[in-house]
Amino acid sequence: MPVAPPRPKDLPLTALRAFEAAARLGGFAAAAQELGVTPGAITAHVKQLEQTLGAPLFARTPRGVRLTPLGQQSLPAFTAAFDALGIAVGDLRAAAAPRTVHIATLPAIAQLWLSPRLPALRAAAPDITVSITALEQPPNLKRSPYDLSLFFSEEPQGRLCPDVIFPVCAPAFAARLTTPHCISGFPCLADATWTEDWDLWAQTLSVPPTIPQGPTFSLYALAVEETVNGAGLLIGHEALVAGHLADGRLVAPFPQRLTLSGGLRLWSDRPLRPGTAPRFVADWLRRAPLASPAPPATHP
Amino acid sequence: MPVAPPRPKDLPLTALRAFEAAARLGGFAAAAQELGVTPGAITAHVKQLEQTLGAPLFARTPRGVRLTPLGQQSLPAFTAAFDALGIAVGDLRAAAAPRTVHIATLPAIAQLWLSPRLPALRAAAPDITVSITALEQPPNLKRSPYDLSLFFSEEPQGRLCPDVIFPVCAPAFAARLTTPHCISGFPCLADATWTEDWDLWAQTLSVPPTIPQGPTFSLYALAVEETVNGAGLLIGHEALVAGHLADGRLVAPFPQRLTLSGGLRLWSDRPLRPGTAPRFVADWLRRAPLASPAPPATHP
DNA sequence: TATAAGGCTCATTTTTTCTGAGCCTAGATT
DNA sequence: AATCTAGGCTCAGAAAAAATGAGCCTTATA
Repeated sequence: MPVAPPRPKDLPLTALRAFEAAARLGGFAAAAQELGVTPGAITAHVKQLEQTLGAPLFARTPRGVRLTPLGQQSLPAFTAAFDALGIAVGDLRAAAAPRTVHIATLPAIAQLWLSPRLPALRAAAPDITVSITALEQPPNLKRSPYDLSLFFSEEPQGRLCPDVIFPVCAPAFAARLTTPHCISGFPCLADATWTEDWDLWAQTLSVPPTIPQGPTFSLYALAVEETVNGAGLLIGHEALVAGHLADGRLVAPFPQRLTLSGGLRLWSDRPLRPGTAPRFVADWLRRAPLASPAPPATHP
Repeated sequence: MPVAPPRPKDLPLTALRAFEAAARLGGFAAAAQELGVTPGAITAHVKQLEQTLGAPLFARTPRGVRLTPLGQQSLPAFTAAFDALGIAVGDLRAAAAPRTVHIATLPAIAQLWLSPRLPALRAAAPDITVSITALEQPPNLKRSPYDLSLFFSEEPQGRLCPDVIFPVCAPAFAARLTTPHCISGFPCLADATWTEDWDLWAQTLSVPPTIPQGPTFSLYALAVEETVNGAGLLIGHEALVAGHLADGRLVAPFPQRLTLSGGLRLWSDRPLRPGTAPRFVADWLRRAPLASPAPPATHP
């Protein structure tokens, strides 16, 4: 008989976080995505929670889950608490490393938009460390360790530039592309996640050309590189190919351009107080100096 | 090259909780106590946190730790967030099992004060499930899964009765104890955690008797039982031996009684809304009906 | 000078958490 | 009607995190 019996464990924090995410996002799969685990892990956490509580938090349907009244009524408090925790963590991080800025962005943006601007940013503020994390999805900034997010978004708040798409190709190809209908004879490169681009652009023409199915790339930057190397036509996003257009590695053979409803957006969910490093970086990126383009690539 | 690189892990919740407890309580040992782990675990958590932050949260001194300014400035937000979380958990528990009441108390109180009252409580409210957890220390109610705490405490708020101590013994002994000075000839039983009791009581006499060092018990209820069985004299706490005195299994051989500054206290850190089970149980226990004492023990 | 308090270290063990592969159900699609 | 497909569930095994325990270190206090 132990004198100090193992204290009844309090509810495990991880399980609570899983519940909160699942409840807020309306599904285990979505919660798993946000927390960076597999759905099975969420299932297990929620089940454990329900077990110790002795009451179900979700009603399972074959098409997903729905909160029970019990879950519904307790969600707001948990969301608020975890938000507060996330903000506290963010503040702590900021206080511990005041001259470091963490940016979350798409891999394509990281390589094609952000990276070219970094040397000048470093020159402008040598004491600031910029750390970049490439993510496929914008993170929940209240919960993640990022100061700034840089993604394409419909939300106009914080937009840097609109998202304009049009075909681009290596200069050598341009002569053979007199009208959009010449396209059908060329490979049409596209990004694996932006599969609509070609069709959207084609619809803007009075006589939409047939777009042949070309190779798709999971890394947009790779598609750009292939295009530079003459692999075919790429449907370009202006913000991401501006550098290549400016220094002549790519050209836009047709005048037709389509402005999408979204745009490149830089934002933060935490206040950017003047004088702080994240504020400086955000301001600096907004002024968007794609300074001194690299000299045109020399092909020996 | 994985397309979805393992996302940079956010700060681990457990480590944050360890930091918060250590910071709030002013030491790793205290935090370990509150969280029910060993101090080494706290050390590891805090170190991990400091590692990922790249800055120290505590200044180590040979006599303990002191918060750095960084730690100091971030503590309040964490305390608030974890409090909010604890309250959310409490509300969730309450909502999930509305007719269950969890009481935290000392083992001695559980056995000698609470247990005798439970049959009548069950009779009064058959639908309420009372669960009792014996702890050596009052828990932090904002964080622990208890509805009510029942401990000896200096705090007058919620006091049920004062803490009065005096020697007790089996009836057979009483005849041989005419004055307190007879005590020296008997074993003086005491609780392992209430070692002062005999001395405190002795000091109240004009001529303090010598108290021989008797056996100590880590379970007060065991000491009481031994006393009933004639093992010697026990320094009794009125609240805990009242039942035994009432039915004659124990007697108080001397009139001198010492009222300590503390008292038996029943409290909750969460609001006890009228109509809820915890409120009912608290109210009922306050009325303190030590109903129908057990019939005097029959020794065949 | 001894002791006690409070932390640290580190190898080991225990517990928790996560994965992966396959299964199940019910709308949607064909 | 057959067949997707989305979303969850299950379960065994693997991986990661957390905790222990025993010994060490440092200083204030007795």
